[in-house]
Amino acid sequence: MSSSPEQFGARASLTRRISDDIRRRILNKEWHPGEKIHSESELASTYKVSRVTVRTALKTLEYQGLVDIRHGSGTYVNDFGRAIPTGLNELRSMSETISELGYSPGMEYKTAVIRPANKQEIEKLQLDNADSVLYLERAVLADNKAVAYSYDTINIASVPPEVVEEMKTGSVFSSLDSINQRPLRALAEVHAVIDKNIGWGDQRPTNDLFLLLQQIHYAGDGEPIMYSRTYFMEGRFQFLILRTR
Amino acid sequence: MSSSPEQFGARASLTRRISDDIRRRILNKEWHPGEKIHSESELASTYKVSRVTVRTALKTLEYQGLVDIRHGSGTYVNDFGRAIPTGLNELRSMSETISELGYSPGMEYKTAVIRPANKQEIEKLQLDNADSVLYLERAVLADNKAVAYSYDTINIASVPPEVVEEMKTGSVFSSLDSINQRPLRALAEVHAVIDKNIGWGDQRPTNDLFLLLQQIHYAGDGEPIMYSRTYFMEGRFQFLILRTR
DNA sequence: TAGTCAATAGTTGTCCTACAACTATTGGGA
DNA sequence: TCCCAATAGTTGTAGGACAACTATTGACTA
Repeated sequence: MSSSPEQFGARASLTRRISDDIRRRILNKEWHPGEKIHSESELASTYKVSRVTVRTALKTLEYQGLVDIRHGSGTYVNDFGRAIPTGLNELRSMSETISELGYSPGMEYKTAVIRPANKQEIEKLQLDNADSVLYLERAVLADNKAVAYSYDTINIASVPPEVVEEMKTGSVFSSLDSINQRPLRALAEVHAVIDKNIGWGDQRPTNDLFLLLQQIHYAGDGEPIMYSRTYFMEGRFQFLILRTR
Repeated sequence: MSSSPEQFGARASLTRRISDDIRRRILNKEWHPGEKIHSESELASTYKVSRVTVRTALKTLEYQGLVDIRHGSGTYVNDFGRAIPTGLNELRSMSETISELGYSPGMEYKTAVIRPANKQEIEKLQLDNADSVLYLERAVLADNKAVAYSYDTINIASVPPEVVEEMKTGSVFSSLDSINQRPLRALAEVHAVIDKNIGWGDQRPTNDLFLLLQQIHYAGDGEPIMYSRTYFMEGRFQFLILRTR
């Protein structure tokens, strides 16, 4: 079951695997919006797990907005269609997000250097004074068209040199993943900006208007591992947030 | 326990009440960031509920990013400090959000009319052709300073006339709450815009730059009940998104 | 015939007990 | 001093039971 983005090399928790699978079935339209899905007991017996596990999995999906659990009645598929899986609440790499949207992702590297951290980076990443960081400037491509410019700073204090090299050309997320440092949470700040100094190339918008997503990524142990500013060109990318409760 | 925003008139579920209370204790710094909170069994016995209930409550807090549950080890308070409760993921009215940020909220009404829905509103709110809606244009104030301009359209098909009148001057959210139609989910789209026609008064930004939050609010039964566009003046409001998993 | 409402079956919410899986600490031995 | 097995504490999953709630059914009433 599932070729979905799994935790890391091997096995996620049972609950996680089941929630991933039910999610997949919903997105595959096995049940349509508004429809009632199988009962918890039914799911428990088909997956051969306890009802507790199914419940926890469903709670996850409820929190993600995919389903609505109604006491005494059942669990119903929500009505947001394809909007959810492209939402900003779920932490994925830009490439992952773009490919889920149906485009072919790409990155164009402008800068990839190891250099001492500057003041802002020291603060955001809680670094010691003279630590070195990996600094990247890239254009984010969807179907070979630039949709955003990304300026990323990665804390490489506990990253082996060969993995750092890998990050200079490949996916930062999967490199971090390979050393069990995948970001599990990010705190993002959103701004509208007009800035003549952002971006490059002939696809850059002439009105200098961008939507800035400024993020700090945290690893499982709570350590900040990446500080990134992504400048989206207005209109080339749909920015969705699911708000709940 | 809790004077926190409760469901509606009466009682929420046991799990909800307990998650609200633990949340309150965390925000009150009963445990500090990084610290381990009481074990599930311990919490269960102090609240006099089963461990299952406590677990479910803690899971909620984990989804919200407040705590980190580690298998075999314990549950730890996360490090995001005051950022979380002001996040965009949680659905509250602007007034609620502003007052949680420590400012005194306010609204300045420019328009409050009942009129036929236009094409866009019919689409967004899934209305019938000739339905009437309540349309509001308001400035959102924090400490008497305008931070955003809000253009809201409310589906009043199933709202009693006296409640509609109430909405023309008071909080839309609490009016909807009083008739058990509080929005439980919203799908928000974010844009950076430059627009000379947005806003009014002498506090309006001279560069015409706004961060637009365009939302559709859904009631518990999945019906869209409000379509709102809120134009934030860049720099006057911090826009936070918590991304997880 | 239409409407009311009690009975009922189905579903989620909570409880209890037990054990598996994992983590962090401790202390003995090399 | 280092290694590592034992151990106590904690979260994850299991299974069975009942409470609380919802939606439907069907008998009864007007």
